[in-house]
Amino acid sequence: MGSQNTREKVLDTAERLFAENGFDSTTMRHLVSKAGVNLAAIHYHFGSKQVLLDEVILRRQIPIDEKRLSNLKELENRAKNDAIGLEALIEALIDPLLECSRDLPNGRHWLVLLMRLRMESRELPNSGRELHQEMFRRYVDAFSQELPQLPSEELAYRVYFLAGSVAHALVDTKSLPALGYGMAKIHDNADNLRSFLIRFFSAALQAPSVVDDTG
Amino acid sequence: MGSQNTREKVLDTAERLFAENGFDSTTMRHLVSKAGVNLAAIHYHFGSKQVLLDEVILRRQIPIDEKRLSNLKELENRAKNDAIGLEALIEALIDPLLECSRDLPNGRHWLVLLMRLRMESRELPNSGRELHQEMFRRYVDAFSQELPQLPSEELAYRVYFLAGSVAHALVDTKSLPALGYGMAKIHDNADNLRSFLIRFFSAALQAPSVVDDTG
DNA sequence: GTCTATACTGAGATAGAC
DNA sequence: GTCTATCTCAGTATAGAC
Repeated sequence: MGSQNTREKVLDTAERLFAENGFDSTTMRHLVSKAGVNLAAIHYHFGSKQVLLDEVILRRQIPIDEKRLSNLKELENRAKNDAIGLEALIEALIDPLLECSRDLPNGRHWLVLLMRLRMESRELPNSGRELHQEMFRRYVDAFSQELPQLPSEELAYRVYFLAGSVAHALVDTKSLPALGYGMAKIHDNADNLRSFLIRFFSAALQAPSVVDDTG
Repeated sequence: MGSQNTREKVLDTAERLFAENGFDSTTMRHLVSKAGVNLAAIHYHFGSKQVLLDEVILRRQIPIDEKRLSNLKELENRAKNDAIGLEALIEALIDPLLECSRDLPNGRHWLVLLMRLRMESRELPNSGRELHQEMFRRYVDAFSQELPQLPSEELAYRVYFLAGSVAHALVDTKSLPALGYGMAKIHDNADNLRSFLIRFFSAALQAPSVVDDTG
């Protein structure tokens, strides 16, 4: 009973500190002092700092990928044999990410941490990889129903690029003010940002292929 | 004469170490040992670790923004009163970034460092801000000649989003293999990637506005 | 099974001798 | 300067209390 509590406290605190100060710069001792738990309790629950990081990542990555999959299945069930529509597919893919970013403060910490790790080219935990690949493959298949003229390799790259760009923009906070341009109306309003992303990428996905005429 | 040499050695080494290990995790002592210079020499040339970071960033950011500006001016001179064209504008904006990323290993180190700092929401040096804003404003103006139907606030956000997404994709190396999809043909070939980005964002920029009907 | 107190080991900083 | 002894602090490990 105390176990669940300690585990969660450690995960929440690690999520925040890893995001704020980075993985390497966060010491286990600082972590336990903030979480109010014993140093050895972390080792008992997670075994190592690396495993703790993996669990912090997976705790939200798995539900996000599962939500993306269930969103897609719901669209497929509703559409029967009709087309799902590009915009609905984009929504299904990015909404879990947008919700995570709005889930303050912890969801946002997680996203910041994820993007920091990505820019550091760190390996993400293997345990989430199979689900992530499955999710991705299904979306590429669904998108290719809407855009049959695109080679699947290029379509896959477009879907990857879309998801990565959204995550990047959600975490990037300093570039916009530095540009000295009023853009808050779009970026800081969740509904506007969502609408923007859907329209922007709906148009982008329909761009003519580049692989066709080079391969 | 040794002065210039030491300065450049320190900047090159800092660029690499900051990118590989992060700014906080890179100790001045590690830096001087790798650069083969004296600890006091860094203090003499830069004054502080923070100023050193600023100079590492500015050393490439300023030439990149200047190149973007000169690219744009060349396009404007050639076009006279004709339209420049969306694709040409996108090329002018992103080519300096693509070239930087291909300038191995140091240009790539710089880009990795820049994106790490961005995900950490760190302030970038003020000295480059004016040029950066000027460059951005001119591009927004040029794009708005091609897309007069878009409100300038939203157009600005699209241009910001474009540049950020490109930089993100250039630095992100682990996500693609993790997806287990063959996408190397696009991502790993500089010409294909460039063509992809130009077409993808040319279509995206032409998407219908989202601000019009919400404001 | 959960958690605490404490110890171990190695990398890196520090500081004094020369 | 540079060498070397020492110190600090990191992640990790173990023994035993509840």
